[in-house]
Amino acid sequence: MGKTKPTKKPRARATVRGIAAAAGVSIGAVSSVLNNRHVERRIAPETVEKIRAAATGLGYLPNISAKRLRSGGKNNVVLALVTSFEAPIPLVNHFIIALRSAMAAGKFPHAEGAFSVMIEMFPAGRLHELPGLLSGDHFNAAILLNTTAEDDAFLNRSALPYPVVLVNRLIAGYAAVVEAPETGSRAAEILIRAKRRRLAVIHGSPLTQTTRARVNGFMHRGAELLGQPAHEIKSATLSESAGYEAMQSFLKRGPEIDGLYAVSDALALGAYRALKEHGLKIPSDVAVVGVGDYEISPFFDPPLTSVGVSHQALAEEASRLLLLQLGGVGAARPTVTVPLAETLRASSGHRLG
Amino acid sequence: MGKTKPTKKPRARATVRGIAAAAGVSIGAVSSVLNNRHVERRIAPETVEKIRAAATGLGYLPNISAKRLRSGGKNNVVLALVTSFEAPIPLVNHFIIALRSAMAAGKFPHAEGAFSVMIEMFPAGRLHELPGLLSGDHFNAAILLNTTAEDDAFLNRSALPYPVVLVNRLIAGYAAVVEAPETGSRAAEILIRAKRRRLAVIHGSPLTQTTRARVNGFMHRGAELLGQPAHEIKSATLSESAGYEAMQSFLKRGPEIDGLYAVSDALALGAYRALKEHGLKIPSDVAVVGVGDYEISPFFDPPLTSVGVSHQALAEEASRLLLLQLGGVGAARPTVTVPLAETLRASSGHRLG
DNA sequence: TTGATCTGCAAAAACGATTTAGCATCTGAT
DNA sequence: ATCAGATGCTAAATCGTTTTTGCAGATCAA
Repeated sequence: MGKTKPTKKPRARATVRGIAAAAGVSIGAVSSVLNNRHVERRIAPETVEKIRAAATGLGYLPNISAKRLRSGGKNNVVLALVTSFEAPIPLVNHFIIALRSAMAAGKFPHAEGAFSVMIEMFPAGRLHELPGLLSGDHFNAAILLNTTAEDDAFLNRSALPYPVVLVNRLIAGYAAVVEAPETGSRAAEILIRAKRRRLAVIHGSPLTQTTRARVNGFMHRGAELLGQPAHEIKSATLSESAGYEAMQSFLKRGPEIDGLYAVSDALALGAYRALKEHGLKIPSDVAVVGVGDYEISPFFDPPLTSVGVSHQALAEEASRLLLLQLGGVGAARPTVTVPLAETLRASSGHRLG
Repeated sequence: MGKTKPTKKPRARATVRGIAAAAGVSIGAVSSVLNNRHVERRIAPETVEKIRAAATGLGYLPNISAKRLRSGGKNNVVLALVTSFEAPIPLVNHFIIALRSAMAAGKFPHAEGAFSVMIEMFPAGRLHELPGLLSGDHFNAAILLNTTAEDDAFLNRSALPYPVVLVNRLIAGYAAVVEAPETGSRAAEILIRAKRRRLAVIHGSPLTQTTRARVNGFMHRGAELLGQPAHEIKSATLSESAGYEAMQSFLKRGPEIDGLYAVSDALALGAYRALKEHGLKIPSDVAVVGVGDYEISPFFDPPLTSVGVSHQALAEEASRLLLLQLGGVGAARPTVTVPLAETLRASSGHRLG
């Protein structure tokens, strides 16, 4: 009291200027002390103490933007991975690695291999509230994952002022990486080649663009080849336990099936458990096909056959597209379809190894 | 040619200034156009075109630090998750979520809920080369994961100029979150309570601080209670397939065991497969205990018993410590031990559900 | 012809930090 | 008493942006 102005904002963030005022020194002296340069800069020990006391007293946190701006040079390209909180996150890792690898491999000349990756998360449906998204002052480019229908609608009516790549969503005006559309139909074909006739598909709700396409493709192709519709098993969420419960209650209701398509490996894992508990053998009683979105699906018991795109391929392609746009081919907003990988394992009766 | 100076640096990054020079206008005009404010700012259409052409021609990328600095205000607290490339990454997700949740929950008053999370990755053993690590101009605080012994040595002799929390490493001068030390001994006890007498432990190499503690604890307690040493099965890496191969070659060598401790769930999954292929039933022939570091261990076949700390608890505690230090309790560098959670499932013969 | 209004842009201030150059004052040697 | 060097700090420049203010010249009305 006394020196401090009475009408100060309640909690303005402390800056070097504030510390300088509090300690009665210049901001240059403050900076020298806070960066431990006080020896070379010949700041007196008592002054050092005064400044340190003021800094901790004010709860000083340096402004990183200012530091980076001033210390100039490199590493100022900022890439963001934007995903919803509720999303199945494992995918995110692949993108981090892919981005880092792509940059490390020198695929983007501008940054000289130096850049940062940020993770931004938003509550599903509230992408539009993400700070920096519209102003473009948080990152130079972004990969968008796991958006909901509302988010997609928002994107559709906004133009983001930096390069963006969408994953598994198609929205006019944006570059995108999507899985091949025939995922579902191929799953049906695999089961039918394995002589299965009474098919079912298990999926979460609500259906995203991608999972809807999988389900539709499967139903269509199944009906086409078999002349009868497949069962549809709706799981409350995409978790293993929800898959387990959905499968269990389906089996209790009685319909007999001999082929199952799970639109995610989590659901497949839950279904495995329900099937086994019902005394059904995989694949002899029921063959199962998943999508390969778990790394460990080869270690399922039995190992899971899958048809889908690898997360790694998806991530690498997205990174490539992002850097391509960053690199200046400004107008190009390509849509890349990642080809399917079909991995036949024991769960569909194809290999016993 | 003609206007451009001949002795320009090969590839200085384009700035608004450069664009302004190239287009023959002021930097204010450039900024207005690049931010699509040219209508309100009354920039002539031809000028707009000139500026846009210059910008794309020079491959302009805005400097995010400068933008954020200027647009001032909030969201300038930057938190980093620093991990090695080679690490088992799934852990990282928990930290992202935990950090975001802790901040969202208002546990850190300084940032008013606004902040960024960056992911920094380094090649194992080369933490010291990470840009911004020593200068402190990339983030305000960091959580360090998956460091190697060399990295730890580096940390030991350096003082980082911002709050840091180490995960599962103890280094003087740093706050840390570690798992309870009795992880390994508890695993031994569980197996012995299940009447197992011929124990083995499977682990990767090289051993980290944490896994070494697990192995040692297991060996000690096992020898103590049984009067005979447990077998040690060394896997080349921490992957499922490495675990599978290590287990397989162990079983081929002939030693019979009835209890197995896997220091990671990935190894447990690989071991499951090898055991089953050898016709050994889990748990009747061999009981297995893991550590619960896979979300899906309840869906192993049979569900995996585990004793360890949850990633979520680890991540939440680390976030808490980080924000605590950020909040100003400057000198405190606490070490927090996260208590064990013991989950008994069928793999140790405890529950059949 | 003369203000008044509009157009189109330039100049300068500001964001928060670091570093360089330089200015006093003090100390010690001659 | 004087000068050289050390000591301890301040002032100013700078990083790359955005926004505000203002100034010329053109257009229009009277």
